[in-house]
Amino acid sequence: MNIGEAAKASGISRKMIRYYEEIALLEPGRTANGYRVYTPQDVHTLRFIGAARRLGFPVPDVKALLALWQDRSRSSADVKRLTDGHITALRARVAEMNAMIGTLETLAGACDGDERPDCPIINAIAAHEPGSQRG
Amino acid sequence: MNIGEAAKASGISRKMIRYYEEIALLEPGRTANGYRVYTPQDVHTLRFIGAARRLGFPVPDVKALLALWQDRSRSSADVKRLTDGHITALRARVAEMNAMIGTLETLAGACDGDERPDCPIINAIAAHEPGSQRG
DNA sequence: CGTCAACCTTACCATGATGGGAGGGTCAAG
DNA sequence: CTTGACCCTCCCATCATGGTAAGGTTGACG
Repeated sequence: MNIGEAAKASGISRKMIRYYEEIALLEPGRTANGYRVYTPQDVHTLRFIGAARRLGFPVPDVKALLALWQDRSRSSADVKRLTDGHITALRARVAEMNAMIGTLETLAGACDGDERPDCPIINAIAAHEPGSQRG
Repeated sequence: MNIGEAAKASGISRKMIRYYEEIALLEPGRTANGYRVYTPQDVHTLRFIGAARRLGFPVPDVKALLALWQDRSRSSADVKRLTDGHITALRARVAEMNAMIGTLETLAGACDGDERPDCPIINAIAAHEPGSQRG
């Protein structure tokens, strides 16, 4: 099938399918006129990529996952290690954002939100407090 | 003072100071030879920008915050509205990531992580389960 | 005054993942 | 032979940040 059909079948945009090829996540065949041709197995690979991306794996991780998926002699330990690393990274980002949310909520809670200029939010930022309030 | 000194005084890199100028967050003066010159007030602005960025405000929001900060007739309601919008965006991203983490933890918990190839994580991704129903 | 280091300038490239568009080739149907 | 829906490659933009290259300025030291 052509790229358009593969895009519909996999839920991955034509643009991204070409990008994944560029970074060697898959290598579709070509017809004589240069058109990419995709097998059902290619579509399966594309769907695998989509699923991994929806779980937040960065593309290099997806590449590793793909290699593991296609390696019948893989160790589940390798998959788990990759996953645990990703979970750790995700938790770190969530923690960062939760810290921001906490500070922001406190500040917003103290702000009257009326027509007057006095604002603890602006004041805190101007005092350079956020980000150094822990220390 | 020159850009290097302003960078040290504000904690913002030279690169980013030039970038913030490019997107019109501040406009330093110039000496006859073309060197940028920064006043203590400019450094204050730079520190304000850094503080807002550390709270996760995207640069366009920082620009708005800066305008509000410099507007003595501002309404604190405007500041609060901006902040609330940012909190909402942050919470949405955290919720997304927490959903990923939840799925990932369940999968990783079911994976033996040994030398055998059987792996619920790979299986789930290959089944296109995560993130959406099967298709 | 010459030289060298440490500044400064602009301009371009790269990131990660994605989308948009231009300009041009191909194919199937009418 | 035309039309429209495909396909191709290449370039540009995002967002915030860092890097590098090539060149100008300054200040200190000899």
